[in-house]
Amino acid sequence: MIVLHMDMNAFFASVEQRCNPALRGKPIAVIGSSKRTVVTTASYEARKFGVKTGMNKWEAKKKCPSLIFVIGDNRKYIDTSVRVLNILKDFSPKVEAYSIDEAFVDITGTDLLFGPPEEVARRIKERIREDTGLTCSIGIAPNKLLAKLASDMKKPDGLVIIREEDVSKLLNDLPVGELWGIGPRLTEHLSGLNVRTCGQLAAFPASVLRERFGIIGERLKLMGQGIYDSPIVPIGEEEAAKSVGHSTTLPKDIADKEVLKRYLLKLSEMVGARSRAHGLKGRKVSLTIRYGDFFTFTRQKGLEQPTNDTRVIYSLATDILGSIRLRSAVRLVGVTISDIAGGCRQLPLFEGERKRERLVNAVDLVNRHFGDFTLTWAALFEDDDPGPGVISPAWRPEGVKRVNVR
DNA sequence: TCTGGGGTCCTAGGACCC
DNA sequence: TCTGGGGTCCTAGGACCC
Repeated sequence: MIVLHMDMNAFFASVEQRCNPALRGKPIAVIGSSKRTVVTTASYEARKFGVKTGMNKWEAKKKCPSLIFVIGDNRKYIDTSVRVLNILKDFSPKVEAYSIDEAFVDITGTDLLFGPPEEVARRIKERIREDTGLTCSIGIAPNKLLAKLASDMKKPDGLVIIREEDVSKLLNDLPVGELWGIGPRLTEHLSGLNVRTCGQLAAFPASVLRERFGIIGERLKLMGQGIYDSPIVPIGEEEAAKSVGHSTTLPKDIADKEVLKRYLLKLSEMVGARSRAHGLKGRKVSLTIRYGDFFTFTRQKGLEQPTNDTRVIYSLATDILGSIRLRSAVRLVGVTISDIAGGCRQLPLFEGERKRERLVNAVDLVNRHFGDFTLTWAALFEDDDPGPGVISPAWRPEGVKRVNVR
């Protein structure tokens, strides 16, 4: 198998710089519109100063006093993402939309049409640059793990190929935390076992890994060897979502349950509307609470019949809230439905409304893992002070209607 | 004017059953 | 006057990802 991984460079920031020439070459940070927002993407100019994703505005400005904040516009990113995916589809039918700015492409056997892998990559980069004005990094390797590693090795505008015969040499001294799926906690635990590089991981006794890390442990050793067999899931063949949720960080911490309920109503409606649009119903409703000190927990309640009815979701969410003795003011609330009825996905609402249908598909497409662009949804109810009974639609899709998904 | 939002998968521990 | 012991279902939390 030959896997190509494409990663758009500083995606949101680059889109903004392309749209507004005044921002080009400048340190910018794309943020949300809500009060307690963070940096979603920093331009390369801003990264030089140490501005990173996840920083709050205050912190970012301290790192880079000349930093320009730009409130993100998700329609632009979705539109651009769909265009990039369509380019990739010209090179292979097997394109996995991993996130809004990343995709895997199975280019096994495409050499007769497009030449060797590096030629395919070169042509893809050229097409993306022509069509969107943006650069991306591409990695090519025998599997998704290594392709992702390769695309990470040169940014921006990189092209790295990892060949089968170079794998062990490349991985030998690579820190385990560089691998996709090995985060800070696993890195720490492995370090406790004196395992710091992929080479050490590859040589470590499988039985110990299995004992210490469970099912993950079995895969770890293989990952250290560069072995990884998870398949590319082409667009349209993804499984239905297993949960649908929305959460929001409140403009300020709130202890009053009646005020919190108004947020729950909006969140419930957002969850309900989106579930209905996708034809999904869940048998469980969970409430997430985060206190001012960031202690976060969830409580859930089950249902006899799966639902996507706003009133039912809201009713359960408030029941749960009623059963909690709040120890301090709340920073974040969230509502999620899960245990989604498998196999009996209904036809979506809005059937017959072709545009709407296409839109939902388009969003689904790039939204496989949902992700960053829900900032807009949160922003929608940020601006109007939550009044009782005011239900706003989860999303108004004006402007994306012309997106053509092949 | 400190720290967003949306997902997936795995596991520990308790309830309950035979 | 201690102790079974599987199996399943459920809840909550944690690690990881973009």
